[in-house]
Amino acid sequence: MSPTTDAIASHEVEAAETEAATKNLVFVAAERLFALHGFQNVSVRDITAAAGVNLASVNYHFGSKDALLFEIFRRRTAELNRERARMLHEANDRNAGKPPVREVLAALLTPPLRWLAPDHERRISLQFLIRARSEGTDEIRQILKTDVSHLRRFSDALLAARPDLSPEEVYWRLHFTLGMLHNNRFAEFDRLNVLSEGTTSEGDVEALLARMLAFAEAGFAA
Amino acid sequence: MSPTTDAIASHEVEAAETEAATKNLVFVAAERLFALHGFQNVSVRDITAAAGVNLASVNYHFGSKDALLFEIFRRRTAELNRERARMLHEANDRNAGKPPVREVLAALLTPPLRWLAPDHERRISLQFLIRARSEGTDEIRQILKTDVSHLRRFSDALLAARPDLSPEEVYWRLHFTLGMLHNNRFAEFDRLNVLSEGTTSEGDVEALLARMLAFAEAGFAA
DNA sequence: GGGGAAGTCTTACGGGCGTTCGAATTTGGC
DNA sequence: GCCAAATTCGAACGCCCGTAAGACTTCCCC
Repeated sequence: MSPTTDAIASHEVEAAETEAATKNLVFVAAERLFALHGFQNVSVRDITAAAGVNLASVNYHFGSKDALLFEIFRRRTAELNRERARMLHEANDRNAGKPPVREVLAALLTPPLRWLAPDHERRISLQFLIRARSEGTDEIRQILKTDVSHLRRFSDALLAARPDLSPEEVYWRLHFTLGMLHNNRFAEFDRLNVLSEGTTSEGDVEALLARMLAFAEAGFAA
Repeated sequence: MSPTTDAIASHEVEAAETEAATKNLVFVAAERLFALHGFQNVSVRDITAAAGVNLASVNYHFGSKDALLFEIFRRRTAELNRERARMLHEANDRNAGKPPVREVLAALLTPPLRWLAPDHERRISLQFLIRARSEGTDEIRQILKTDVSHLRRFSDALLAARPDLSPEEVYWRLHFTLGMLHNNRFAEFDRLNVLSEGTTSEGDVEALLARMLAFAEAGFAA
């Protein structure tokens, strides 16, 4: 709230992110807690305590706990989809509008996997999004189910790249690929680390991305 | 409880499943509701109402709501793992103890995918198990994380089938395959149906199994 | 520097939750 | 047919939750 009066640090008045400080504290704390423990297991009191703000803040700034969850979901989904769309667009430019399977898959998988990096600013956001997919409110689930416009850009690109396959087959293979992606929860990494006795390290996301792309591309080439 | 006094229908005294009738009603109703709506979204009152029994039944027969969830999880996991272990055993017998990748993956994926069939008795159980993996209690999550003995039989078989690959690579590919499997929730099918405008039908589980096996095998062959 | 808006704080309400208790009922062995 | 154990039942307890109300404080513009 003060930056507008602070002439020196005027560059801080960037984005629309710089809203009421309290609102942002709530947003960040809630995203983190939801991502780590799940929506239902985190109370409004947990959030406001972690954010160091008053209990009433959630309802004042967001309207309700559900609306808070939805706003986090909306903002992060838009961010992620923007990055993906940009990569797909670049792939189109590089390939005269007909990118090969590998480049389409790269546009789909690279942004979320980059978010997974240990020092990435959006590391926790990706966990949030993966969780919201299965544990979100009815509203979120409805949107995931019906709003497929973003995903359609990728399925169309894949259909164009593999006109020899039946559309049904392409859709299933995309489904499989998304399954691989959505399996990247912390808990699953823990399990994998136990199974492999520590030989797998999810910290190297570039290597993970390469592995996953190779696996998915081979699946599509089958 | 009557079957023991009912001489004629003595064949009904099979398994240990035939416990107190009320206990079974609760078990079945809870499994269904948990699978459809999630653990946190289903109250003890919902369960007992659906089962047509008294509210106190859950605590009387199972101790607590958490313990009920755990018992369902334990029983269904054991069932599924038994079927998988049997198939892996058969694959070992057919191949002198060194089954190829495809047969190992088939042993891993076939039982759960068979459960997915629209008329299969365990259709709802699989949805329950997939959900419990991410929405379960701390106890369940702890077991999933630390008890990898069952899964190790499969990773060992895969390591033996592909000694040319680094173990790390094999573990990751198994992780990807499991991701594909765990993505088979009703909600994801719905989404896929919308995206493909109805051309995909998850009702034909044999076709789905074939597709998934082909995809995963190709991923392993990469 | 005054006034209206925006934000923050304390407090509490109403409700749903898992669980428990004691009484009532049913069951099974003799 | 009786008695003790097992089960079912209705009712309530205590807790935590999301949300709202109202007083108070801070901010911003004129």
